[in-house]
Amino acid sequence: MHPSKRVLFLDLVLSVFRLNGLLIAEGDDMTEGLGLTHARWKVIGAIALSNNGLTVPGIARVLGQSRQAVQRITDVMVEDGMLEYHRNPKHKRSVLVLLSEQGKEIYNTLREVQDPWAIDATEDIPVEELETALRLIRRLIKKFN
Amino acid sequence: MHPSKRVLFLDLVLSVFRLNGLLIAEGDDMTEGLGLTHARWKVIGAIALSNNGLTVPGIARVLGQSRQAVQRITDVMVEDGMLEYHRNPKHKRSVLVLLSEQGKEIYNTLREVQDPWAIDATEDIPVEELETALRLIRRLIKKFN
DNA sequence: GCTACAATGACAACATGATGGCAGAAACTA
DNA sequence: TAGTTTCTGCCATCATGTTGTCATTGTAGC
Repeated sequence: MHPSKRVLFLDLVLSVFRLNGLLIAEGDDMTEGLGLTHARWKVIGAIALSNNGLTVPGIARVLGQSRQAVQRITDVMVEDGMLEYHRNPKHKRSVLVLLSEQGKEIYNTLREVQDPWAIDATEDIPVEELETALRLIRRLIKKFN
Repeated sequence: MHPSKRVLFLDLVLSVFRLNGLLIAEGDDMTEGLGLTHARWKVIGAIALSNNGLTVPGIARVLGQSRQAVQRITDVMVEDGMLEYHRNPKHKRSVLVLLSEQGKEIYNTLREVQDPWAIDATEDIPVEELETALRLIRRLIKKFN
């Protein structure tokens, strides 16, 4: 094995930790005026990306978190009027979580801030590099899943 | 702008979140028998990489966390005998955090588990891809720092 | 249909993290 | 040197996440 490969990989791991924290901070800055936190815009994003709504455990699976953590967040967000629980025709107990009207507005506003941010962040980065990095990260995700 | 670039980048961001969580889980599994948690092995790693010890706020800066969070962890780890506080010749109040004998043993054991893990994880990944990904991630870190 | 197993909701205990405020020490500047 | 600013330790509060447990509901296999 290439002697520096191990170090390279550990460096990558530490960098992922660091970038993760910075991305959360970026997201929090971006959504400051929307009454969102990173825990919340992750949930909003997950629901928005699904067409028919998701159950709480479904969101948890998408985000790779425990269903209990997601449940607590969605409960509060329903109280705050961003989300709505709807009957799930496929399951008596497990309700569907959907964006309320207010939640949709928030998501649209989120997009308006997020898009320029994404453009700005990748301005000087070639598409090929993004693809390579994404491919590698996905590979690691699959490996550890 | 390439129309898919924005999506590509957002996908990358979500994947970083996911990988971050998986890496922490991996680390926790690895260190289960050592009485460590991810908060703790991050601190141990940071101290081990520094030659002369670090102050609490110094560790926080390396890890990109709040000094309060680090302080709490180190306090408990000192109680548990993994770390020691030492007089700091350069600062009257801000003590140096060093690995105790037990802490060094733990770090060595950690390395024994971590190295094979790193080798296994990168087995079928070319060095060039690791380098590209690391370079991109570092670039983003610098951008958001 | 029954039964065994899995999924879900609800609750609790705990670990970790951020943030804000305060007082004292250190560093910097004029 | 004196005054200002920054750094640090310490405290509290809150948000978030994991893990464990239990009862209930769904699902699959017989």
